[in-house]
Amino acid sequence: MSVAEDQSTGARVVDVLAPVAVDAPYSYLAPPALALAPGDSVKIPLGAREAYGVVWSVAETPAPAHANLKTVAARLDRPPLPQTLRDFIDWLARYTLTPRGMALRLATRAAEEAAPEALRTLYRATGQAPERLTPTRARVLAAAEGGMAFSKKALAEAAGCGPTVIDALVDDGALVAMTAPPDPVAGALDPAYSPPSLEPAQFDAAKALVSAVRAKAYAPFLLEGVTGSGKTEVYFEAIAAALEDGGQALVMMPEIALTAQFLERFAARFGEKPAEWHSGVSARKRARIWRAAATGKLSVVAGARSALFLPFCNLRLIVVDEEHEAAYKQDDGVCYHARDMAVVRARFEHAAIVLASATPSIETRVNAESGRYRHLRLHARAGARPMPLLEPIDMRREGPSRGRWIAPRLASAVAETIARGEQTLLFLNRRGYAPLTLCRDCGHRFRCRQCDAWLVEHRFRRALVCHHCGHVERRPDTCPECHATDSLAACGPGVERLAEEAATLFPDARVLVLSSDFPGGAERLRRELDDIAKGAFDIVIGTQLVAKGHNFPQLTLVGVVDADLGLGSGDPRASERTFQLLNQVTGRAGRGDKPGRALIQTFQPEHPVIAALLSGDAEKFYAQEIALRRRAGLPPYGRLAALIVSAKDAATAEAHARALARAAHDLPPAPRYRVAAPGSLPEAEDILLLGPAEAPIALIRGRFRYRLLVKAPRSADVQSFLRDLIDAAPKPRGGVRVQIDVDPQTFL
DNA sequence: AGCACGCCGACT
DNA sequence: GTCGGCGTGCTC
Repeated sequence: MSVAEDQSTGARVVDVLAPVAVDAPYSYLAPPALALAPGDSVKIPLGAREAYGVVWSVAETPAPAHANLKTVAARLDRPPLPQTLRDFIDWLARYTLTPRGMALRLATRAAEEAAPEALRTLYRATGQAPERLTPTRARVLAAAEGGMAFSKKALAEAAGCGPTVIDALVDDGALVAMTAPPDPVAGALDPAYSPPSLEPAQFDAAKALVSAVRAKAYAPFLLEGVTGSGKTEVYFEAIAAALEDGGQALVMMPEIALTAQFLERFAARFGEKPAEWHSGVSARKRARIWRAAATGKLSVVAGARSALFLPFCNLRLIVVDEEHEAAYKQDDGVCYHARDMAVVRARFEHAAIVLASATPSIETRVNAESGRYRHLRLHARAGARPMPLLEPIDMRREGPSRGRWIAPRLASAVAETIARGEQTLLFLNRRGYAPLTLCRDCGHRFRCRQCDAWLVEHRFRRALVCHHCGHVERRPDTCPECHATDSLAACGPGVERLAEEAATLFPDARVLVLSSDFPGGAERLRRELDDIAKGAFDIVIGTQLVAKGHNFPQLTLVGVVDADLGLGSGDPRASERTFQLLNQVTGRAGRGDKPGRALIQTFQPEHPVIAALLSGDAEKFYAQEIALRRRAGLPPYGRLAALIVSAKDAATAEAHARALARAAHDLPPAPRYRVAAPGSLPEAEDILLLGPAEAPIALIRGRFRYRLLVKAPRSADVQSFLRDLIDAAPKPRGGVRVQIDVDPQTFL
């Protein structure tokens, strides 16, 4: 074929990535008139349907005429996906062993529905009198007085009439319709609206962040400050710096923490609220935010982890608030840790990133100590508010009588607190009435049929509930094994049972129980939290739900009912989680400049985690935990990942999990891999695959999932091992899915 | 035979 | 992710 023929068609080959489960962009022909560039959104034929897609690359040379390719159907009116975001998507897909299309989907879900923004029609008075002037028409014209333009809805509401009256007045020439740009999706933010007065420590930290934002380069920070030390004001200054430069900022928070309180504080500082991004925001609104982020009409987004995939065109700062929170981990669909991916995104964007926490994760602390992150610290509470006083209650020596869980010393502290008109929080991280029910006659223990965990009694609902998979059954009156009556005994406490005990001990106190299965949903929960803040309750009994978010000004006493809970779970992060949680909970005690008090019930006050907590010395905890991790080769000194095998029934999932474990055994070169004994996480230089037998099974979204833990000294080993393993194992059948849960922070 | 359902592989 | 193809098994 001749060059002339080539040029006569002029079509280019473009590679388009579709947001579906494929890894490679597909090649299409594109007519030159479309003038496609990388990042453009297009409609493409894909199989039998039309699909959304994003141009990943455009060939330099014209397409050969014989190219057997389909043609791009249309170019969509969307702002382009920035190069930095496309690079980030490629990187994330590779890191999480996810098809690239699925990674793209995270960034384009909102865009697929983002039709071009319709212009609004506004109505303005012409000054011309209508032919007929009825009282209703007069009210409309009075409302439109002064030449301002109003929407049809606003005018009709102001005049107390229907929209047809407006139309009639337009026909009569008294009103004129005009088009106007759509409402901005968020208000304009003013960095100088209300600058705070910072304490010296805050000022120094803010100064470091501000100069990093100004430098327009990748700059990661750990902002570590005890509860109440004013971290938020500090990172607000960094946001202000981004705004002054006309740049954008993203504030990420764990889903539950995205509260009205934060939005109001933000508005008090910058004059308007930021754009909100989380699962509760409507598709329409999300589409508008997506577009506004890409065109620069939006400067700050506060959102949950999925906000990380917005197409910011000038991102200068990312803040990850409460960076240690496990809610940043996404473990269905594409598995990723949003905190870590935020660091990667910041690197691609040449932006500053601030990881903020009172109790940072071990990984982040290690990165700060090694100099990868700059470590900014706020040691004291702002306004010289004192830290709470922590006291242990040794349950071996001064525990309560059998069948009770509140020790005498805690009980008298509660009584004193009530007498002073102040509030107590009793913290127990266990929902329901009792974690185990057994038959006193035959010893039968109620277990979940689906996953073997103990069934938790929920007395209020008269049910036995599996907290692993959600299975619910009625609590019977007789033993299903030996049919004895009145033989079933509840063992151990849950928050419901604690409430029962509190009601006995303090009959006049107003008691509220809060847990995630609280009846009435999120709306009622928010009301109850407000009521607590107003002092409507004397004793609040709660699970970890009460550890975060809300501020309770009357709260002066915290009782940790079982500090040991969770320390013996075998989870490699149990110590870290417990320390963070108890720190957070006890930190809630205190009012004004009066120190709060926290009583901690424990059977093992000498346990390193409990001892470190009691000493109030977080450094001690980090030092010992980091040393332990280093010795055991655990993250961040080694890599932990998990293969998640899921299916619609437990047996199928387990069968494939076992098949994978067998395949790991036979994998050449065999000596590199070892299937470890269940229930252990031994030290080793080799790659280990921990068999499925001990892995908890959970039912999530109707699918049973098994986890196989993989441990290796280096990140690359895990990735190559997993690739080999998936190739070597029999292909999953029967609706089995295999996903990889990649563990954090070994990528830098 | 005719259809509902579930599994599986292809999609440029 | 979404679709069509095809096998299984059930009903008119």
